[in-house]
Amino acid sequence: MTELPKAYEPSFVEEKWQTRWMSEGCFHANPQSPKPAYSIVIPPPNVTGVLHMGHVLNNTIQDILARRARQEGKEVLWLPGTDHAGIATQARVEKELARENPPRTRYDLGREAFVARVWEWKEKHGGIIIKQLKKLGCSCDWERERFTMDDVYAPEVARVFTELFREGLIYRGRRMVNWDPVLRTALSDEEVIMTPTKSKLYTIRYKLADGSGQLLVATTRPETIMADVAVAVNPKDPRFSHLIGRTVIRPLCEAEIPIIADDHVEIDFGTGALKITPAHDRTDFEVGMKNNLEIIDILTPDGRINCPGCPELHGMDRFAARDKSIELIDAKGLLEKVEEYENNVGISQRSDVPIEPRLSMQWFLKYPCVKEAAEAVASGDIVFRPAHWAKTYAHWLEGIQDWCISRQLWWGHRIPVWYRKDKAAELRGATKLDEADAEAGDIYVGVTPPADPENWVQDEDALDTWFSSWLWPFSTMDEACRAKFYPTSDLVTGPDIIFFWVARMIMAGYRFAGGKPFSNVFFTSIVRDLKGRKMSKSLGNSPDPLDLIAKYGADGLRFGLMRIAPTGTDVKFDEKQIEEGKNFANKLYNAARFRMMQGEAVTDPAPKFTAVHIDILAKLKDLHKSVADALAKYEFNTYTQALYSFFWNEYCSLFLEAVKNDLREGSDPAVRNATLFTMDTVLRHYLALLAPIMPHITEELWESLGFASRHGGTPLMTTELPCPDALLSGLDDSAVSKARATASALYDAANRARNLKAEYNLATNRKVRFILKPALPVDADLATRLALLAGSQSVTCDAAFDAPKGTPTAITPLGELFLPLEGLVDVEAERNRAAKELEKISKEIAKSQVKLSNPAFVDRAPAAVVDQERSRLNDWLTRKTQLESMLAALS
RNA sequence: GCGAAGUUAGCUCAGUGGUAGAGCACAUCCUUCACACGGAUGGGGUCAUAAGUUCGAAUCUUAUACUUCGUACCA
Repeated sequence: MTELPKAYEPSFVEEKWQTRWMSEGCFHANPQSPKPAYSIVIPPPNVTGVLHMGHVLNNTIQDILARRARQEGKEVLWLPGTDHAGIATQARVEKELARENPPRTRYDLGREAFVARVWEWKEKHGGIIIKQLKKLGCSCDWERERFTMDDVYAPEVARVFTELFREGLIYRGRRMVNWDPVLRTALSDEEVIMTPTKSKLYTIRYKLADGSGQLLVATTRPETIMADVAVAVNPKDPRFSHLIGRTVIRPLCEAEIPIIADDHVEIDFGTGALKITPAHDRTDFEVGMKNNLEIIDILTPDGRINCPGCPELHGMDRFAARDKSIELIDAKGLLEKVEEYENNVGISQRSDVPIEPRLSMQWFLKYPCVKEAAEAVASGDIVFRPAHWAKTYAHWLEGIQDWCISRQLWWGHRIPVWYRKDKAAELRGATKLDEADAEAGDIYVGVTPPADPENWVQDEDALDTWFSSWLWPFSTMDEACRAKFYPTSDLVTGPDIIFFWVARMIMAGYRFAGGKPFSNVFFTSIVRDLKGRKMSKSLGNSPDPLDLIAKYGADGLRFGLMRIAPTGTDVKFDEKQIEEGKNFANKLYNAARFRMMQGEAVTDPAPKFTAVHIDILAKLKDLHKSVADALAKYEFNTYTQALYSFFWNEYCSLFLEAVKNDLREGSDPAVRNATLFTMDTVLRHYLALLAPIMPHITEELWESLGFASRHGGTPLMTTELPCPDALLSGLDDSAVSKARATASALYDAANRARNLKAEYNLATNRKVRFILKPALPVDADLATRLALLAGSQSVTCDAAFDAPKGTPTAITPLGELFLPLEGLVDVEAERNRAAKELEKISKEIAKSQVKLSNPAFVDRAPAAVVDQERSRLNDWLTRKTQLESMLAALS
């Protein structure tokens, strides 16, 4: 036993327990269980993903909740899985193809072969993140792992599409969408990030067609001039009212275009005249529709100019064309001026390039159950934590727009719509398709292909990935599971996907699963680096959690991260904090090792509990409560901090130091028994309280301390939480508080004794003798413990002690403590020291006296506060007298 | 523009009206038989700024500054 290594080595232990938990089915949820249900669905990570700090934070929290729920006697389902992540996964495989020799594109392979290739890639590399989650110790029911495109899940997506289509909520239409020219697909509004960008504002002269003058127009996008179909001015703008209805010459790809009036134009901005380009700008499109203007599209799907009428620009990339078009205009003498300008540009979240507003045929969804979703959060039926996210959520729902759900991708759920072969071309070009066309027999919408597939062609597009993930809380469950575990209890996720995922799941829950998908949503902090930047691969500021696990252990990583994870704000990641987690694991291991060295506890003779024993058991009971409170409020850092300070400060630094003598040879066997018994009790309860956050080491120590065998050999993770009520059951409250007061006085006195030693520059290991003039009854046991804690040879109680002149003294709750130091005290230095302290203390006394002589304070402040102030003043006055007599003796 | 969150020790963060806290870092001391991934002691904060409410404000109110996030947009 004593040959256990001095330092805790996590890697072996962690792997051992992960294997054992799984082989014993500890994570498996039983829908038939009579126990109350607790359930959580994992936010499915991208199947292409690798674990990052955000995942660690997120999943550690979920694991704490799940493990604690098991200890509380609940049947727990933590349902894992991965997301097919359409764009990310497709891009990954396309990149692989591009690296081949010769390089290939998906078009070279064709749709079927390409999709097969992605599946192949997924089988080979897709499981990485799942393996990583297992290394972190996540107690998911791995037998129920789902994938958003597996055989069970995919038909659900098609079924939901079909149902919403029949209901008229899904339609195909020609609309302005966000177009990503690199990925060549439409994106939803949520996938576009408006980014302030430095650009240039060009002012260009548009000549009046009749040659009578010119109109100045300001634009940031001169490359789209060829698609201008009008110039608009505000109808209330007196500068231009005479021009309305006349025409100007479009400066590139010259043609006559009208000057129109539209109140969308701001009089004060730019020149007050706005070029109207309906094909390439959202608001221009609306102005165009209102005024029945033509739509001229001069961009290709990959963002190049498509305008044979302007050969200098035709075929050119959109950004190159911007510069070139200005050159052309300048050459024509039509460039008035160029200004530096900062505007907001929509950037694709996926490919990081500016998106193009583009008119195209896409599938849209009018969201179902918006009202129910808004109401659920507003009424508190679904609770958001931190609460302020409810406002963001409500705001989004108020301004909600139809969701563009089609993507021009191959990897994903293909849209379950088929067109009649003989009318396919016509149908695809139609500006609107809905349930009426299905009824007419022109299109077929269903979960399975039509019975006569040779007569139909399927829609080419795939669905937005989120259109499958929004079904995650229920489509992952079979009927039995749903009956037991839906709605789920908690959802733990990042606030960055509140719209993408959380809001949509709530709507889907009401529409398809008969009610809310979860009762609580906990939004985690976003993990940033020390400079406050988001962690990302490109910045290289994102540590690999597996490296951290190798260095500090999964338990250390979990504990360290939870200790700094605040609620409601971002967390700045500092590896030092993770090191703390590891150090803590080591401390725990050594405290357990210390216990193991002492051998079995015996109950004969009956244990003799002293104040320090009762004190630590009472603190343990308090810890039960603070842990329960913190978890009930989802305050994970409070939870972690309470566990940390109890163990390190209260148990190790105070209690263990105070009882060490009890374990040495020649000690009273009854006291020794009390100490061993107390250590066992504390460790047994404490390991259980700590287990949710540090599951591996607690499980290991639970076994090696022999607690497992006492519980029928079951692992800690499936053992119910020990009941705090059993602690101190034989004692009444007043006996407990008396013991606590004594222990607290002892620890306080020990501190002051150590202070004295340090003040007189006595080395820590120097054995000194203290003399105590007791103010309370101090028995031999207490005096011995004080001596031990103070690092001294002895503390002698002597009520009649007459201190020699200048003896260093401290006032403690147990009485006056003297440190006789014959020949060691420098009288001069001692006088200076005392004078300095006297000065300091006099200031405090003056302050306190002013406060206490203020009638407003004495009358209005609570009595306890006033009493406290008075007793503080008394202590100072006593010390003052002492110092004064010391000074008198020294001079 | 609008909205939200934040600003406390060198660093990372606690602290919701009653003597400013923890861990790390720093300084000095200690390898004493659980732990040097440890122990002991110490230095270090006008709690962003300003005004107000109060006997008393890090805490409540208002304004300002800065940081981060969300959202809306004017070419």
